Amino acid sequence: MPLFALIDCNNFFASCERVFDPHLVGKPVVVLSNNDGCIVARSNEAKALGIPMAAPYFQWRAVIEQHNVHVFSSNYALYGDMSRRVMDILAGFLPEEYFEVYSVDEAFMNLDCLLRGDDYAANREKLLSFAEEVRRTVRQWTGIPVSIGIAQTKTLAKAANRMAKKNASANSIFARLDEATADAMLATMPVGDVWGVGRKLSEAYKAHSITTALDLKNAPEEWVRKRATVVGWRTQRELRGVSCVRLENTNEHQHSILHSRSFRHAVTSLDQLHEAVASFTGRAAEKLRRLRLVCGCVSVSVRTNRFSSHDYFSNGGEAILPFPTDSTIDLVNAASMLVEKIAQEGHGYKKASITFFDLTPRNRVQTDIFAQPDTRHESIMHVMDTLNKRFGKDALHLAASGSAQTGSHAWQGATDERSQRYTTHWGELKVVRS
DNA sequence: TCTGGGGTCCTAGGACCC
DNA sequence: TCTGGGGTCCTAGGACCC
Repeated sequence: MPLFALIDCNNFFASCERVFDPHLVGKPVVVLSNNDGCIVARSNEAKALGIPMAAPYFQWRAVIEQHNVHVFSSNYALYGDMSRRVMDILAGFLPEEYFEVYSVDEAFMNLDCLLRGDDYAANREKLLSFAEEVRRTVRQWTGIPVSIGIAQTKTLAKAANRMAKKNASANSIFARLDEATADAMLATMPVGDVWGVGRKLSEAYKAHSITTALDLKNAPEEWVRKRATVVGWRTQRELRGVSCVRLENTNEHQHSILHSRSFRHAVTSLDQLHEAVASFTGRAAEKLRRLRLVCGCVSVSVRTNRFSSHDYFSNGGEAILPFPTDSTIDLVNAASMLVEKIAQEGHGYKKASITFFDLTPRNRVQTDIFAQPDTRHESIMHVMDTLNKRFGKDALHLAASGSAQTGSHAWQGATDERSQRYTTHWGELKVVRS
């Protein structure tokens, strides 16, 4: 019998902020997205105030001020580093092939190896003590609280994790091995909270009186398969304890790299739009090189404000490169030609994005005798990456991205409430006593 | 005034082949 | 009058995840 654990950091971004400012413990905390646009993380106290996930910040500002909620702009340097620390600790508990980093704040474990024989009580005891050790270690070494759900499938482990969070007496760990406990849990779970059931499916299910996870588990299989395709069917089978989603093979490289940003103010000048896209391309290219990949296809899209009803404009295009590359110079050239093609004068642009597709490991590139990359780029990129690592982001960049130092870019965001990058910048270390 | 960003997977439908 | 059947591959777009 397969057995999965889902380890999930509680209110991750908010918890990261608390690690470095213990005064925030017990107080409501929210963390905002880029440009301070949306609320993307909430402490339990903030959740209790009714502040929903992904709500626009400006709509909740009054509530936030009234209740003295502590507000932070997103600090991805900090969260990324804390995530790496947590994952390193988790990875230490099991051989590599039993562990999967699922997202910045979640990981799956395959716990088959912990089970011995059919002694239900003994197995349960063993799982609970293992989970408790994991939880305690992560907490002690990083300050981040985690919850753990254990069950026969990934979908049920997700549900168990949710239970662990909701049920204070569960001590943040919920393990289940028998069907009766599982059904009791699923009966209390809205169908929309099931992993893999989003807004659309949830609506469709409710229209057929399927309102809880248990309803979905017991719904006619053929109907689910027809209405929700194999994806929904798989979810249903997982709820029934049949494991359909394996632990992911982490050796696979990712298939796309995307960088997109909303602009603080609408951009009306095409020159500025070009600069923004060139700058985003530079960011994405850095990531490409970090992952030791090259890209064969570039796609750019731009759009105006999607919330204003009149004159909405969006456009996109893609280009296949003559040879796979990781050179910012080649990629910015391709991106600029696309912007030329898709952008029109006379709009106030609010967002641009660049995506790299057709990614292959750099050391596995097919060479083409008719189209050869400029070999000088490799050393230029190496110099760029080295200098930027040493002297900071954008110390060296292409002229096409404009000069951030002028500070006049309408497309650059503001992050007014960002905390210090305590763990990744020498200049921003936490001061214990001065 | 102000509404995030980075991914994956699946399907439907068209083009094309024999 | 009547116009097959089986297969592959590709792409755009939707739905979902955190």
